[in-house]
Amino acid sequence: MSSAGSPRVTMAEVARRSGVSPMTVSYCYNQPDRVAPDTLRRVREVAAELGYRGPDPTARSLRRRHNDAIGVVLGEHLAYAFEDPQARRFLTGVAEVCRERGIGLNLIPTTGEEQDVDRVRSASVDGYIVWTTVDSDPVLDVVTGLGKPVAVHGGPATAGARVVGIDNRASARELAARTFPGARRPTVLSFPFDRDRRARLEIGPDPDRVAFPVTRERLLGVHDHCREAGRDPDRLPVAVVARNDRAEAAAMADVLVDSCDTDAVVAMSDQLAFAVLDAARRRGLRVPEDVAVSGWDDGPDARREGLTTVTQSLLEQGRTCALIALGDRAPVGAAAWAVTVRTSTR
Amino acid sequence: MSSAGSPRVTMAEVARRSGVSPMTVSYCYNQPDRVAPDTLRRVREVAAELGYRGPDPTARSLRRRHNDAIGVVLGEHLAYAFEDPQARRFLTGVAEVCRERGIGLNLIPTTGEEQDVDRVRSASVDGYIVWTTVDSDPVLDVVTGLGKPVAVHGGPATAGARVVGIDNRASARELAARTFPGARRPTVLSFPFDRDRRARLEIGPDPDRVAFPVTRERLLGVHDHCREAGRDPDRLPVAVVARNDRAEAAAMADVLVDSCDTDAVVAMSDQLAFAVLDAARRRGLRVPEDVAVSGWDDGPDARREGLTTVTQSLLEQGRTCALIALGDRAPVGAAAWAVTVRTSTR
DNA sequence: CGCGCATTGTGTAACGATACACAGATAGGC
DNA sequence: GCCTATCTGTGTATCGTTACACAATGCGCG
Repeated sequence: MSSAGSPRVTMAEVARRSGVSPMTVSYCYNQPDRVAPDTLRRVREVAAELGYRGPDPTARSLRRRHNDAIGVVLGEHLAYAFEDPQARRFLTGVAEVCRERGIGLNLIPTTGEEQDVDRVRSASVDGYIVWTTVDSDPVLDVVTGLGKPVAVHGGPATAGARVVGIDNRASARELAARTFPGARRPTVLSFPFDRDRRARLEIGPDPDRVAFPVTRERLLGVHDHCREAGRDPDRLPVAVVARNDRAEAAAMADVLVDSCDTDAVVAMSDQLAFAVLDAARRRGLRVPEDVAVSGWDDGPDARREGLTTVTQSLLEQGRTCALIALGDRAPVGAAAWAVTVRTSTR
Repeated sequence: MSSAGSPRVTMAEVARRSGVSPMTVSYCYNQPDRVAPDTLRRVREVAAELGYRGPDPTARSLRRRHNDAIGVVLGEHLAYAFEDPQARRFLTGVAEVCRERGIGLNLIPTTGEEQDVDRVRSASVDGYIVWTTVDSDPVLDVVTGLGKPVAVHGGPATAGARVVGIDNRASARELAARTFPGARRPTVLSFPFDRDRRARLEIGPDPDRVAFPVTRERLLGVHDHCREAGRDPDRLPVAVVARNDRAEAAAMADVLVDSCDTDAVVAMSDQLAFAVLDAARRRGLRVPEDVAVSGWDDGPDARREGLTTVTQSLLEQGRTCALIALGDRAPVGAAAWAVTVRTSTR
């Protein structure tokens, strides 16, 4: 029963009360087989009687020098991680590995504030995963400076960290090559360029001004195709959304279809592509005859909606990142991808 | 620059090399204002030179006796938390509070295995949130036995834990009262009854056999209405789904519409209700004229689809749970809810 | 000149546990 | 009966930091 508010029950206390050394109590919890059955039983009794709650995780971590947990640094409010379908797939992969290995998962949202650094540094984890962030994010230096293994998903390339992801530029080039041919007015529906997520329409924006590596590479890939096809990338309309969300993207999809009179859209995710599909349907346009649309990720909805898209496994990439954060030393090549062509007939 | 692989740089080391006591170095990191500017500068230089990475979070936690983190125990694979819309709203609320207070969020999936207990116990957190679980879940005893604040969402009532959630029974009663009147064959589309998530159809199942409190209460509420309306609850068909997922529920929705020839369905979530809507549409049935359908949660899609549903804020409930887990002592009443009536005309 | 007070630094003692090496006891083999 | 092997238990030394109380210093001021 115990009670006594203040003096927390400790292993030493249990040891004293059961007439054994602290080490023996420790063994009772960590290697019960090493302890004589009688002793084990008695220690357990005393522990129960005293209300001892088992070894303190923090003290144990200090002594053992590992935390059995990995941290996932998100460059966004945490809500984002739960809303964005890609982030969810990725985190699911991370979580799978965590379960298999019996370790914890620590979510660390960062929003560009001063205190982010402290939150990241003070997380009790053995390794970090950084989810897509901008170039030269100060948090990246903090994380890599901690001397723990770090996996960065979607770049940027960082000293002291392994980068996981597909070849975005190559996939963009190929996707554009599937989407743009024959089009009068090809356009792009893009993720935000930088932390300042403002929805807007730009004509021929310079990819070098894009702070998110994934977005930049995809834009570069589209440019690659344009040049090969004799189109001027500097006249390419690019609509930028504030968030990777089907509903949120509706306004910019409307702009592309109405103001730009587009007939071919490369969207940077399935969600954004769906927004274009929605806009097209509302206007009675046929896909792909009147408007060709394509995206990235090949999530479950992509199949249902018959969307041409870049197939990749965010789940698998999440698993890879988790392994890296756990200190796995096996080399990691670029993740697999392929353009999956479908004919939206719906 | 430093390097030296093994001997980790410690605060004491920095102290020695800069000719001050460890305490002074500690102050440099925790209360820089308390240290003379010159000293501060010099210590920082030495630290940088040695490659000292700042106070070790684990050691600090041990000494300070708090971890600046809360744990969320999920009675499911972690993937679930990212896929289930309700869980996501809830976790978003939890995450909001975490950000505001600058603390970490630890996700702890449990799947009924032996090792769950260890994972829960070994998490370095200051408090716990338990997401909807079954009655007498052993993990509940473990969590409440840790002497840290515990919030349980959706029951069951547990000694040593505060329960957060709406009055499911009352809301179910009222929702049934909106949905069933005039129906020839009212039915229920239900969450799983217990951990063994088997999709199936039952006729008049006994609510007392349902292990999940939320599900049980809702079923009881429907029974309440039936009795008041002179219907025999023991003849009420209840279709049970394996997962709270629109697509997953399709099969059971078909069963209700086809085999049961239902014309009024109370579904336990918007997702399940949508599955019924889908089934009805495919058969050309009008809603609500031919089939009345209602659900719970009032998520964004519910409005779009014109679904009658129980409005509640899982986000707000998540926030409340987080506050409790952080040791907030303010009393918590039952969460707010209301039946929102809409006319599905789509 | 002496007193009070603010500023800055230090020593000591935990926080709660475990790694490691070794000591006694018991048992078995020949 | 001796030697080795196995089983149990113990002592010591950290793991890296911070709380607390106090010491030293310097300065303003009556």
